[in-house]
Amino acid sequence: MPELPEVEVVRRGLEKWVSGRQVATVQVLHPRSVRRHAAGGADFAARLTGRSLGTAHRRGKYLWIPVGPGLSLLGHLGMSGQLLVQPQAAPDETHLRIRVGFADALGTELRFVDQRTFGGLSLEPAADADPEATPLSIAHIARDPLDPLFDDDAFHAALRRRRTTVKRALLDQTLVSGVGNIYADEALWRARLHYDRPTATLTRPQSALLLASAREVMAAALAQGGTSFDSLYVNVNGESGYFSRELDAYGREDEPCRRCGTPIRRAAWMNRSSYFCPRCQRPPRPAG
DNA sequence: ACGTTTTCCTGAGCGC
DNA sequence: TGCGCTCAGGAAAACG
Repeated sequence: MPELPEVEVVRRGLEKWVSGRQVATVQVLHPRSVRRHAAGGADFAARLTGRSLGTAHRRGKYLWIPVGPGLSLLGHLGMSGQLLVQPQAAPDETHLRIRVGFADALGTELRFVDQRTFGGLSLEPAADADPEATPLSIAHIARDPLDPLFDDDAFHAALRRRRTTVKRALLDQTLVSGVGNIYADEALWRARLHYDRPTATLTRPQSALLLASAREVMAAALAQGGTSFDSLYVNVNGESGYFSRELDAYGREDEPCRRCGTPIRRAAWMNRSSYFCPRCQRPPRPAG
């Protein structure tokens, strides 16, 4: 389940292995993987062919590579997407969706592999003439906590204004990007906040602690090459990260809290799960 | 206008 | 052995 640290690992891999190369061939093997490209798979392939790939960028969980004036190749890994740099001779992966071949003699190609097809690639116009500009279609995605331009004060003000709960807010990519279910639970555990805490009641120190916690856990995961529970998240070389062994809350149902020893609990939450320590993270008092 | 719910997808794991 | 069920969840669309 790629979140910010995992996507950043992939961005670095793209930067190293495909930036600067010229696209020679594009094969779209599954239409759903280009569904964000409104003009369709054939148009996607035709317009990407011949382009030179620029510097790899990331905002939250989105990746993009400028491919010309005002145009970028945008990608999202969704739940199970992988961007792999493979030898051309390597056998096709079962869920290979898009193949990009290059005009050089390096012998490798870029592959988008995605079991559940929640992710995808598309070509998107940029917000302005700046070749590095953010694609228009992700202009609504907030900066992420590791972005130097992230505005902590504005984040706190937005939390106070919203009538929602803190985990919903963490997962709302228009408030803060890059945080998914894993790092939301980890940040809340570190900040000792219950997932159902109304954001309007958060004090400034609490929202500051929450942000600091998110930054710490994501930076630590990045240093380990990302989190992986299975083979679904890998870097561009197909390798998994090692952070999962250091998670404090996510996936640790019935295991002792590393702070107080109380068994971690799993609660059904929005058709998914929230992991928390019932002692360190007390539920808010019911309203009314 | 804003907050909430639904929707998309496939494979692993499990009980029977 | 195989069937049906549940679970994993990002983010946009649909809904209220």
